[in-house]
Amino acid sequence: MRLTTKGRFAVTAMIDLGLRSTNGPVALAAISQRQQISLSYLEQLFGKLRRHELVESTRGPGGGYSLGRASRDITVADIILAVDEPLDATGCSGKEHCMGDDTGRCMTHDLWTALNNKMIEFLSSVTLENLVNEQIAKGFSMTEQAPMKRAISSVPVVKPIRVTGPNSVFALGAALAK
Amino acid sequence: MRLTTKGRFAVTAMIDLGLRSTNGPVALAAISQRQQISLSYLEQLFGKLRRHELVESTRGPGGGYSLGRASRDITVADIILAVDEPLDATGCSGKEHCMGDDTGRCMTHDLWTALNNKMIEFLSSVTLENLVNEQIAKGFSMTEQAPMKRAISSVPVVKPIRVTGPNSVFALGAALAK
DNA sequence: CTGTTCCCGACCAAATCAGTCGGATTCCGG
DNA sequence: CCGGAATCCGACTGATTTGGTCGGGAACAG
Repeated sequence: MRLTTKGRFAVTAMIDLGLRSTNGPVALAAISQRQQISLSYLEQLFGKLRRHELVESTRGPGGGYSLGRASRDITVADIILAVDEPLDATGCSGKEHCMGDDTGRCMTHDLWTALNNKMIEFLSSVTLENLVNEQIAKGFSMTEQAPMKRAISSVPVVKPIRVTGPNSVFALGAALAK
Repeated sequence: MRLTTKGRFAVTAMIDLGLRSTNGPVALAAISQRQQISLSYLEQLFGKLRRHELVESTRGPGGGYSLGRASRDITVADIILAVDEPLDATGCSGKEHCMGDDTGRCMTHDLWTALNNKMIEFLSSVTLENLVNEQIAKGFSMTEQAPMKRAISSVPVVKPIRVTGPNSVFALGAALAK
């Protein structure tokens, strides 16, 4: 589990997508402009996101990316793991060679995997839906939602974002503190 | 907030230190051997840890490092932030230039800082004491605690590790899942 | 056919990671 | 007071990752 700006970019882009994919696919060029991320870099990231089935692509004019499944079923952990790839997590890759000989036990191994699991557990508890709602609550307006150049062919329109509970996760997070 | 192997090394080393610093300072050479981390690299890491007052150093023979304060008052976040340094966190460094012009709002900024805070909040909820106890519970034996070459001068002995509650944090973590 | 958009691989500069090296400084034991 | 044990410190290095460019595809709407 790594946590770098790369994952940030991916999460940010996914939120942008989540906010706008209610009416057809969103072009990377648009995301690039709005979020100030280079187009080619976005292409790399979305290549990975697509291979992990977090997004779907539509080619040709009027095309772009849409969410691969409901935003409620996409977690931050999904996104970060998709773009940051494996990293074998433990540091001492499965082998037992990680410890020298004298103390005889590999402390690093199970210790870090434990902490690592907690991290993933936490990031898995935050869904894209949470973040999108959070953003809407913070006064996101979808200002002039890009005159909708072309109404897209037959895409049966995505079900509207269910603004389910109160911004749940973050309340939970507070309970964890201290 | 970054999360790399660098932070892992630091956390691992700190646990090793926490497990053994009950009787005088611990030499980096010893940690290096036990945890299979290069001595010189440890020196760099502990240089930062010392500057952040997470550890104290004792020079000369019989010297080494000891914890800068009670293990219960050192969190994983402290350690990682100490070795990984600033990183300005937001990506769009404080300025409001981060958003182009049309949508007018900087989504990346407050969005990511929010998530980032949750991460830190979480990592701050795990103390070194937790991890050390966890390690003791997992059958750590302090096998042949290095014949104690020299009883160190006047160090009035550290208070024994209080094995307070049941491995608290990780139980809490489970409550958070899903 | 033409332009829009995704797709893909190669390539690149800069930063970071993980580690080495050489030397200083401090201080204990003899 | 001398030798060695230990921390300190800066400089250097090779490998990898980051963040990004470039160029050429392939799919597809009009």
